[in-house]
Amino acid sequence: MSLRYALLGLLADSPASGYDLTQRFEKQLQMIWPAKHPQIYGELGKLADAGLIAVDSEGPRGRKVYAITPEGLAEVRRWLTEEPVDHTARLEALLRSLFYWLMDPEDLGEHLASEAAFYRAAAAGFREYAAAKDRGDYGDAPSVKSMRMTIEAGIRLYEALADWAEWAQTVPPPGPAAEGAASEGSEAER
Amino acid sequence: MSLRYALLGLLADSPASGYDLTQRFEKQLQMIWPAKHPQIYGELGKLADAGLIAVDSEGPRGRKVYAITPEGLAEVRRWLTEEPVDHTARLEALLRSLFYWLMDPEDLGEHLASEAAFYRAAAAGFREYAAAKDRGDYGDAPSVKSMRMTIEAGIRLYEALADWAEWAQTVPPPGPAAEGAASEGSEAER
DNA sequence: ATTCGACATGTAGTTTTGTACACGTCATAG
DNA sequence: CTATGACGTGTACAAAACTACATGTCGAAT
Repeated sequence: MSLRYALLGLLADSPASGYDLTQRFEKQLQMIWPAKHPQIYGELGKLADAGLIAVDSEGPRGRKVYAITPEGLAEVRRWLTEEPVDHTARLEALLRSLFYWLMDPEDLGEHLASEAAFYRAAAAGFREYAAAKDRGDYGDAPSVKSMRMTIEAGIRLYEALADWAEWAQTVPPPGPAAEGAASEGSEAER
Repeated sequence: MSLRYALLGLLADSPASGYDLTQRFEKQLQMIWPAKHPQIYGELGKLADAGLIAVDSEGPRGRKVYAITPEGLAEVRRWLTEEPVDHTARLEALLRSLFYWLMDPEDLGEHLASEAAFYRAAAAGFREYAAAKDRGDYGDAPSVKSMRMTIEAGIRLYEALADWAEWAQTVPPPGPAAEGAASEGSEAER
């Protein structure tokens, strides 16, 4: 359901085509809310049917630029203030960490190092983006300020994860060598 | 696809029924990988058909306790070492933050305060859990040590988010009152 | 005795998300 | 002039995930 509001929110800033929006999802949003073009085009159609957005102009290759309607703007605002935040996250990386005990300590060490590097690099990317915004490269429209906040969250989140992955590497592996598997002589070995 | 491995990983630790697993997802995993019972029962069926798990024993109310097979154990391990980590996250809270500029500054202040409180409380919950583990309340099996690492990630993640929400409250709202809406005189107002 | 709540598993139907396929346009570099 | 790559929109199909419904058992308290 959130894609609907994501689209509405983006269109509240400025009109855009399905293609434009797809680019934004790929380049800027994939870290917090991934979406592929078939879903985007589909949702734009529904939004238009519902009168929350409307075709603003048509361009060259069948390009259709959508603009938000007053009803659509009211609807995003309603969402922002009235709908409770869904706090469920889906983090495969953390799910995996539950099962680290099944890994060979050496493999785990490598894994954690590459995870740390990944998160650190992601944080650096966000940081750069933030610096550009702070330099004023993108102007100082309200929507730019909001994005700066989102980026700040990204920086903090990925730094936290990087710190965690580094900390995890310092946790000593099981002392008596890398023993077998699921709880010694378990049901799996029958 | 990850649910499959989540189940396999949990069963690698100890045999369990669909009901048991559902409880674990509700109580411990909903923050990092939510799953409801229909999905779990369905996946258990497929896993059993594939020979990765097997019914270990049957209990009172049609209860079926599954245990992982050697093939299943090999499969989780393969996943852990060979499959690349999917780093995409889906965080509605951050998606919303992109659109904060559409909110009334007062509503936003309230929102951020409640977000901060939520994250702080979540972090505290994880911290408590971690303390219990460190006290040895859950023994010191390898799987418990892994879970301790996951919890550590939870603590760091939610503290980071709480810090962010507090920081965001200090960012000054647009100076010249709370003006209109989408970029002055925008397309939406036509 | 009976009722209530936890235990326990499943199906049906829908929504959401993703992959693959399919088609056509415009600009530009060779 | 023609091939390539970015532009641009869409459909078909499959997989994943959620809601609601359906059914029945067992233990404990009233």
